[in-house]
Parts: sequence; structure tokens; C-alpha cells
Amino acid sequence: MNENKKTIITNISQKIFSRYGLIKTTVDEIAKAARMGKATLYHYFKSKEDIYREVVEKENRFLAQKINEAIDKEDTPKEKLKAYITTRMKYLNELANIHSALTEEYLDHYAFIERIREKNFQQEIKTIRTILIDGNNKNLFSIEDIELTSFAIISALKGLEYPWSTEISLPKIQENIDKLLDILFNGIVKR
Amino acid sequence: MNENKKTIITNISQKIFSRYGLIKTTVDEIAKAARMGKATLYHYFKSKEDIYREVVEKENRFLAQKINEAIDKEDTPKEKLKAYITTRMKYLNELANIHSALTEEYLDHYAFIERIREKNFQQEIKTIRTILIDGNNKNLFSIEDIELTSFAIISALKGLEYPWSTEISLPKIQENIDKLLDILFNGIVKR
DNA sequence: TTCTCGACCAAAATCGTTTTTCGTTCCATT
DNA sequence: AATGGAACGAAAAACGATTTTGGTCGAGAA
Repeated sequence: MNENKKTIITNISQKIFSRYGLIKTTVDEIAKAARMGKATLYHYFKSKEDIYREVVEKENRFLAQKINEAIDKEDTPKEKLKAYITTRMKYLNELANIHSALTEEYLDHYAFIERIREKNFQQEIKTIRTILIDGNNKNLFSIEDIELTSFAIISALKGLEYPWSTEISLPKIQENIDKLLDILFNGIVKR
Repeated sequence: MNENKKTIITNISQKIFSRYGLIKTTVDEIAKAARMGKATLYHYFKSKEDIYREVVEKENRFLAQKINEAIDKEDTPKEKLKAYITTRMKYLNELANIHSALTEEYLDHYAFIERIREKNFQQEIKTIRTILIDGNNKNLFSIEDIELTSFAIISALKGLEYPWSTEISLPKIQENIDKLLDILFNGIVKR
């Protein structure tokens, strides 16, 4: 099995899927862009869906890697959490396929999309939990139910990813993130 | 102008729009259900879209009223905020038209839907701000930037409304709301 | 004068049929 | 084992005819 060919196909189809999505992209298009016959694609992949799954999983791994790198650069759990959300949003904007996979309704009925969403979610839970446990251990946080708190924080952060308001400038988005993190850390109740 | 007829049309069409949505509902259907001729509907309303706008705005007013009633019943800003999110979610589940108006992509390009979304959002901002100011005045909260904090809290609460996770039981949803509110109030940083 | 509604109009949607496209496989060749 | 042009069959798109639907007209009743 030629892993190099598989990688070529993945890289090339990644770009085309980014631009046109799963439906509008044709196998013929991918084959031509990769300078191969269509049958060759089927030598390396099970189906068109399989190519797309590989592309989305690749971007999900890349996203996780970038998030982990950003978190590892910080010392305090506070900075880690901040790095987490900032990096996640930055790369979700860049990685069109994983972004689509997580948000587009037309992909809802694909089983593999469901698995990727679950995986991405478990990655989120794990990452947040790790940061919270670290915060508790360093006596900076005071969290009793780590699991529930992780879940609640992810809910809150989802509100940042969801395109619910149309007229928010980019500076305001960063201000919003900063303030939300401030509230999540310190709360609004007087100390 | 017979306000009673207008009300009859609005109430009847509200039920039909709830069930079938804007597209699948026909003017003929509404006319028959209201026991009127089609032309009569056009005597009271500008267009089909105009009837739908009236229905959605009616539900939005009702939602606001229910939220205000729930908030007024509480004494503390904490309880008010809790009542706010609980009541909002409860009634958004019941009021199919305003719920659709706020969330359905196929309605995105209607100007009146944009205005309703903006109005609903301003209502949210105003309600949250009022609660936060009350909290500050009672020396319970310690908020410097009311506007930004309102905005950030709304972001966080949006994460609860967004159907981002598929396998959440109803009890878990309530737990999640409670924990998120706890975090918003007290933060996770050790006090 | 206001309100009502059946008939009508034009545009949009639906339908059945035909044509084209596309995901996948076949099979000969390298 | 890997390759790729051709072929296959199902699905999607295109097409033209027909039906449906949003909205209006104009006569009549209240």
C-alpha cells in the first residue's frame, strides 16, 4: 500500500472539500486534481465518504495538536483555558472541513460525522477536565464536581462558537471572550 | 377596521404556522380554517408574510411577558437570573413560531425576521442588564462593565439553547443550567 | 363606505418522463 | 500490486406540461 499516494489524495481532496463541501465535490474532480484515474482513488479508499472522513479526522487531529501546543506553552490554568478557547476558535475558522463536520445540519445523518462530533466533544471534555484538575491541584480553583463543571464550561464556550448574533465586530468578539473567561473564573458575585 | 377579525386570523394562523412552518402553510388553508375568503385575509393583512410576522411578534411579546412575570416573582438577582433562563427555555420550547424565527436558517433572508431577531436580542440585553444593575445596587454583584458582562452572559446562555450535544437527558440539562449559573455567580477560582 | 368572497391572473411549485451526472466497479495493461 | 479508461446502474438534474398558490379584481351585501 502506497501511503504517499493516500496522503496526496487526502491533501488534495482536503482543499476541494474545504471549498465545495461533501456534496458539491465529485470523485472525478478529486481524481483529476490528483492526476489519477477514478479507480485509483478506490484502490486507496473505500468510498467518497471514506475520503471525506479521512480529511475531517486529519483536521480534527491537527486541531487537537494545535490546542495542546498552545496549552502547553502556558503555565497557569487560567492562561491555559484562555489559550484553549482562543486557539480552538482560531483553528476552527481555518479548518473548514472539521468546522463543517461539527456544525452543518446536512451532515447530521452520516454515522461517521456523529462519531467525529462525539470524538471532538470527548476531546473538549478531556482538555477542560485536565485544566480544571490542574487548577484544583494548584489550589487556584475550587471545584467539587469536575465533570459537571467541565460540561457547563463547554456549554458556555459553545455560545461563543455559535453564530447567534450577526453584527459583532472582531474586536468585540475578543472582548467578549475575555470578559466571559473573567466571569467563569471570578463570577459576578461580590468577593 | 375590525380588530376582532384580525385577532381571529392571527390566532388561527398561529396554530397552522406552528405545525407546518411558513412555507408549507398556504393562505387558502388559513382562510378555510378561519372560515373566510382569501381576499378577506388581504383586507386585514398586507401579505402572507405579514400574517406570519404578526404571529411571530405576538409570540415574542408573550415570551417577554412570561419572562418578566417570572423575574418579578423573585427577590434576589440570583433568583431572577435563574428564573430568566429557565422561563426563556421553557417558553421557547412551547412557542414554535418565535423559536423557528430565531433559529431556522431558511428564514435568514427575510428582513422582518432579522428585525425580530434583533428585537429579541435587545430584549435579552435589557433584561440581563436590569438584573445585573440590581445586583450591583444591592451590593451582591461586583460588575464594572455592565454592557460587556451582559453580552458575555448572553453568549454563555446561548450555549444552553444551541443543540450542540445530542445525548443529553433532561435532568442533566437542568443540572447543567444550575452549575453554569453557579459558575457565572461564583466563578471557579478559589474564593 | 366598509367588508366580503368567488373568479381570475401570473408566478411558483409539482409531477412524470427523459437525459445527464456521478459513485463505484470491471477488466485489461503495466 | 497498482493503474486507469470504459462501463454500469442508480441518483440527480433538466425539461415541459400541469397544478397549485399568493395576491388582485370587481360585484354585491351590509
